[in-house]
Amino acid sequence: MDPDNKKNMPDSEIDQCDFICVHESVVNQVLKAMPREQELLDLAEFYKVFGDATRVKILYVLSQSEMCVCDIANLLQMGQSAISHQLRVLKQMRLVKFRREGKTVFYSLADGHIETILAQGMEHINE
Amino acid sequence: MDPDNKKNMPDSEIDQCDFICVHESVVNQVLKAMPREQELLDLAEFYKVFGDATRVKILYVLSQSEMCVCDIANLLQMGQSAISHQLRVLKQMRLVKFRREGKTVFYSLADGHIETILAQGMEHINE
DNA sequence: TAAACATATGAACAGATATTCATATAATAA
DNA sequence: TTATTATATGAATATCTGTTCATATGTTTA
Repeated sequence: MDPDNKKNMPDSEIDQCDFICVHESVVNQVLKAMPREQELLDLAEFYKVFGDATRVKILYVLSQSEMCVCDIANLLQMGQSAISHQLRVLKQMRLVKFRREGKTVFYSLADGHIETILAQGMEHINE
Repeated sequence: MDPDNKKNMPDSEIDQCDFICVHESVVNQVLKAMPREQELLDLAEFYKVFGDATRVKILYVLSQSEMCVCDIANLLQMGQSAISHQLRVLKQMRLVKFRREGKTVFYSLADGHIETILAQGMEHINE
């Protein structure tokens, strides 16, 4: 039976590409080894946080020292509100933690792992 | 002289947060250690590519086997055009390479480094 | 040559996202 | 208490981004 002949295939297997060019054995093998859908969605969400210049800069400055919102805003020359919104994103993804001291809130990296990830990315773009 | 008194500061140092809460010594120190602006922009662009579920899935399937566009489309149950567009993004960021064999174009990961990055991300979201 | 096929690509559209503005909340000082 | 200050947040807006659709390109086969 010719796997490249769609006339012989049940409707359920007809799809986007009309299955004409599909290399079945490879596809089936890879399908089995794929992580769960949710895991892949989470992974993309995770990297999406790093995929913004403002957030990357925040992570970088926090990798050097804990810092309050206003310090970060001044360092990056951006509005306090913008920074605060982004810190919320970073907080939700558990990339930063914070402590309150009077009126001031000090943010810092949640763990050292994050610097490793930044370094790994830097390594790749400088190759 | 009180660094927190903006009345004594030149206009050039007045900014978003009115410099009232800035911890100068920390800020200045961090400023020196910051990577160049362009490097940070590039880093964000790099991670942005990983920050999309479709692209992450493509990278994952390619980590298992080289594959043609149509195979990928079928595996992910998406249109050929969508996959082709995303492969272009991955190609531009040098995350995938390709070879032509007749009408078919086979894509594969540009280097092993990419699997490391995916694994690192997976590690972090499963902690 | 013409037909079939795999892939690429431009345009359009819908949905997501980052910043700004105005304002709310929380803590301190007067 | 009121005023001041640091931060947080909802709404609005402008921009960006991913998919679809239609079609173009490049290759093979008849």
